[in-house]
Amino acid sequence: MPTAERRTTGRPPRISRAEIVGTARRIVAEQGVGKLTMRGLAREIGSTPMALYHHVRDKEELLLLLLDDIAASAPRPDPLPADPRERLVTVATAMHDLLAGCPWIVEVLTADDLMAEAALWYSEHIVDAAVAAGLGLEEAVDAYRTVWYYTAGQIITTATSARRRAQDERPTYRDRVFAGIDPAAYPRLASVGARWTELTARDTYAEGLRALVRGLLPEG
Amino acid sequence: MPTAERRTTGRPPRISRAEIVGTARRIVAEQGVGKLTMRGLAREIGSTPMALYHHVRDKEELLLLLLDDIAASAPRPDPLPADPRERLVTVATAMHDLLAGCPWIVEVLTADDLMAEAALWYSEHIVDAAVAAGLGLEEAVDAYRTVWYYTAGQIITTATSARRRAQDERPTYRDRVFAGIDPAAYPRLASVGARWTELTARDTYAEGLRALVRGLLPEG
DNA sequence: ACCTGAACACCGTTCAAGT
DNA sequence: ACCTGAACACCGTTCAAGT
Repeated sequence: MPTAERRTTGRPPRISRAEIVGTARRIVAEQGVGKLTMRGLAREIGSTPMALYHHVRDKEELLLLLLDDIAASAPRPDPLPADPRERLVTVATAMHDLLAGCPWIVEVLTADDLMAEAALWYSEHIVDAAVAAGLGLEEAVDAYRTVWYYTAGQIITTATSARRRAQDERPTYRDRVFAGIDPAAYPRLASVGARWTELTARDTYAEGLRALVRGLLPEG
Repeated sequence: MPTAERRTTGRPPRISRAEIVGTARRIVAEQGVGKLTMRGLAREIGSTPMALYHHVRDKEELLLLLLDDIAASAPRPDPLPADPRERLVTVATAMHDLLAGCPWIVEVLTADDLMAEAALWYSEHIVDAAVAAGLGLEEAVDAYRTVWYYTAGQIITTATSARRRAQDERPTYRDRVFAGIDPAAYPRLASVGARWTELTARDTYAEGLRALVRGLLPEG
């Protein structure tokens, strides 16, 4: 790895990978991923867009480095509960909390199942808890994926909802649709009516997770 | 609604909302949402970008119209199973299949919980099945959301994975991370090893959904 | 080895004007 | 009422050159 070696020739670097990642992290925290552009980042650092490409392959690699940085600095529950079901719930909740603070990670990196090095901790302990609860290794991997899907979907849905609620004054498309529901065609939705928005604004991650664990792991 | 009225004055329209949505749908089907641009769409129709803005407020509204169009033309399982659990599984699977064909919908519209008019059918029947299985109305809405999170997460994760597998030759970041796992730190993941990629490539939506239903709905 | 300026090939959207 | 051309304010990335 060249960045770890001591360079003996050539021009001394003016900016570093660490500085790039650190500044990117600050921008994302302050203004959201949408505002993270190579041009803006370079401006912030006091350099040019092209200088960045000398330290980072492309924007995607930068986001991956960012994920690793964030996951590495996130607090991890310790000690973990001895009971496997409780352990799974605790670790999944920690993963959820980490992601809730930076939902863009899910949008950007779903393909890698949160597989940055620093994020392996979560996968390891969820798979381990599933095995401890009596599942085979392959079943445990499937259980992990199910928990991941649920978590990713929750993060992405509530993040987008919150963003819209915050910036948009006009009623959402959903509100308009709900206002015009035909009770004959959709009786259940009509009976929920205006309460839908209020009901779906609550955070029910924990309850859903427990239901998932009940269905996924054999009875203790 | 102005589009339904018969116009008696002014210049006759050369392009229509229906033509815009239809062409957009074809572009998305053939080349993916990433290739759907207002400029490209106008070119395809043989018009100018600005003509589109006369029929559609902005790109987001266009995507919403597209979702409605697609949901309206999707096949719906009929008749539905009488057993509530089976009914929930059947409807959720139909929703999943619809989305699997156009994963961009999830990425774009998660905030509205698939709340286009034509998509209400799925919500209605999932909530109804949950009530029929013994849940209260509010609990049933929560159950619907849990199923939605799981479904959205599955679609988004596998869609992105598939896209990368298709276009990218070099090993994924995940593969590189897995190759360097420390068995002392992460014994479970190390013992899964190279099988991870193979295991996570399988479609386990159905199994996960059944586990979710087991945990969500009271025993029959 | 590291950084720069200029350019390429794009975006969504607004403005002012034409028919 | 509907459409147009030109422009604004951006993107990520490549290329060729400078130090």
